Amino acid sequence: MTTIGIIEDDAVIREGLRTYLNRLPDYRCVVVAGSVEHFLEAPLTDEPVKVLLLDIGLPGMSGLDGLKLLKQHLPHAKVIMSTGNDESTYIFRSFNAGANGYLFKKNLFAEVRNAIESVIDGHAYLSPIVTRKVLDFFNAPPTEQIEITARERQIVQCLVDGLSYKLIADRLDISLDTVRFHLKNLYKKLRVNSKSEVVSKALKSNLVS
Amino acid sequence: MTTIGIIEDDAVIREGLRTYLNRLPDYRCVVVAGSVEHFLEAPLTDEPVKVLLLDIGLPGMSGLDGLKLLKQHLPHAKVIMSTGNDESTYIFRSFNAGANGYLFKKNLFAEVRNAIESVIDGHAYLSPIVTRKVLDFFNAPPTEQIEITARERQIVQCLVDGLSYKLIADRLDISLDTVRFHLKNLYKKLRVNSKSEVVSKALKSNLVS
DNA sequence: TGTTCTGCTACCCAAACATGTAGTTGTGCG
DNA sequence: CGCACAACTACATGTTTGGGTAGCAGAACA
Repeated sequence: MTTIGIIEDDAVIREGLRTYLNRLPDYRCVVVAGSVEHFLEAPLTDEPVKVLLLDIGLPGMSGLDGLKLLKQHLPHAKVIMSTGNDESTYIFRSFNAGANGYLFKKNLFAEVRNAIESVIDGHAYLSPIVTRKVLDFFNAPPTEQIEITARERQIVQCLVDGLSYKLIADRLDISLDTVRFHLKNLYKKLRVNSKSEVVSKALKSNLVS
Repeated sequence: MTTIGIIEDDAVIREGLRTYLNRLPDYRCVVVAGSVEHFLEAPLTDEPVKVLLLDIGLPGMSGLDGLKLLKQHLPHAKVIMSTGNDESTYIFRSFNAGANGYLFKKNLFAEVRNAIESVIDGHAYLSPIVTRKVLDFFNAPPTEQIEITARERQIVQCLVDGLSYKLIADRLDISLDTVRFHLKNLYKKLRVNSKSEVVSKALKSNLVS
């Protein structure tokens, strides 16, 4: 028996999901709430929630903020986020907070069963649109082509690691002035004029990790 | 008609794929090669390849290196990478290079059709294990919780934007000393001691964008 | 009503940095 | 060979920064 929890403020969707899932064999919705707060107040059932469907746009505490809290109460539950919004920021923050899946409401009923089965199996489930976003995240930078030499890349990496000129000189076993020299060149190439800007630009452009 | 290209050095898998796909209605393998080099030498067909199945572990040029090259020759083709290896580094580098999907060989025949249909529809397709890796990537950093005030976040954003103390003071309309004051607090919270490290840490921790 | 916290201002000093100019190697290329 | 170029060294100057200490005002909270 797969026990489901639902937190969703839209009553139509909430009850629709409950009805739909309860009709499936081996599925039971054991806790259904309109907000994170209500969910946490709900009396504990004998059956712990195995899969939690969590809306992001909720009254009171957002699903995103609630996720970490809920994870503490239900450490073994898999959590599938749902939202009508496709803003990447929500997606990545959900992953960061430990979500196991991500669905869009427009595909909710079509995909929810697959999603539940995936996360129960220990996999993750992402709506195709989300997968697209994730790939875009990696692929995204229509990066202004910046050509830097291997040596310069080393220098940049040192900066990103937070080293001072002196420490860079030590690590790369070159003189302080040489470090300065490379930095000067980097500043020209990146069209910046401070260490911090190099770090910022390098990280944003995936020049280094 | 969905035209397929296959680059795969293992003859058994290669021919198995070709046979399997050619038997499906509306699918035709128009170019099949054992390496990137051979693929590029193959005579052009009337039908451009719409979907390319690209092995990563190839003799000669690796699929990873070949991907960018192939994208130039087949700018409109969708590329699905396949590998027996689940090293995350390959996965993310594939995405970076513009792959549209990622399959494991152990699931190749079970998933290849779904994968092709997904990428044709403009979606992405990831093997469940890959999705897991991707989520882990975001979730991984058991992120040391860093609490900074709204004001401090503004300061950090300014640093990331490459401003000097003086310019930060101007932008936020506070005194130079106040900027210094906030920076000192940030250094303590982030346990660093330079502007660059703040920028680096902030970007890596998604404190700001 | 007093404590605590955030945000703010101020001053000082040594270290680190930004920027210029000027020159020496060693490698690869036509 | 001679040139270009990456990598490197050196010196000089003024600016920015990191780190310390010290104090004030308003909001929040008990």
